[in-house]
Amino acid sequence: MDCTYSDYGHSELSLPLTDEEDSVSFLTASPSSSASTSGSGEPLASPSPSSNLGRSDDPRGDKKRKAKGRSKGKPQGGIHLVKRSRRTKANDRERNRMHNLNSALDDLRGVLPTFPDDAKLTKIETLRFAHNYIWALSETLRLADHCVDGSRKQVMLPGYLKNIGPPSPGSDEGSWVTTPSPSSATTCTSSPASPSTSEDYAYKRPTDSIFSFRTIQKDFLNEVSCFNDYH
DNA sequence: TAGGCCATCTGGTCCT
DNA sequence: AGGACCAGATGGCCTA
Repeated sequence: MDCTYSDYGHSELSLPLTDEEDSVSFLTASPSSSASTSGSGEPLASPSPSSNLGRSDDPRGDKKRKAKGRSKGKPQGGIHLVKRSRRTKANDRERNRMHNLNSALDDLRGVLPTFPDDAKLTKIETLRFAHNYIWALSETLRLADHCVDGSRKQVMLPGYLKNIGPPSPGSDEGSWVTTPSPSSATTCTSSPASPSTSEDYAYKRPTDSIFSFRTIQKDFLNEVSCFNDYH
């Protein structure tokens, strides 16, 4: 609209800061980030109470974030305090919304089987991994269904499916790369994120592990087999 | 240093 | 009218 704030990342900041802007969090920075500003010397305000910058749970280290708004190049002018206040509140809501989204992503990371020393999954990795993981579990159940005499009520779920958690390091020798063909998956093939080639089944960290659910599937089938032998 | 990932700001759009 | 959602823009941090 007509109220565009200058690009905080540039020195062309011409908008006089109001008291509100001085104290409210549309500019944010951690206390130690002042030495790493862009050099524009723009004023930095403290994060709002809802802000979560410099979180200690950031595995990439205590990244010092300094929020930088964008400019659409619209003409700058005086900003009405009402609009300024509205914008600030909207920013807080948006920040909170994104924090909730990230929290949900963290919850999702928590139920995905990864090695403890693995680097934290990125957002896109988390989503793709979860997608593949669900597919693998579904496939495991489907195969188990075929192996148990059609009698599902007798199937005893193994512990790793009752309580999903990271497998012990070194216990997994398989690879998603060799998982069954996509044609056996009935629900994931239409999604853009669905694996479309055998290689897409692999969850690969850039530098380290490939985690496989083949072992889980194999163990599961072994248990089913033992169960049938026993009875 | 380039590229990836991320947090934040921002304006537009849709919904209640 | 105000909030939720979205996508674009921007710049910081980190790694190869």
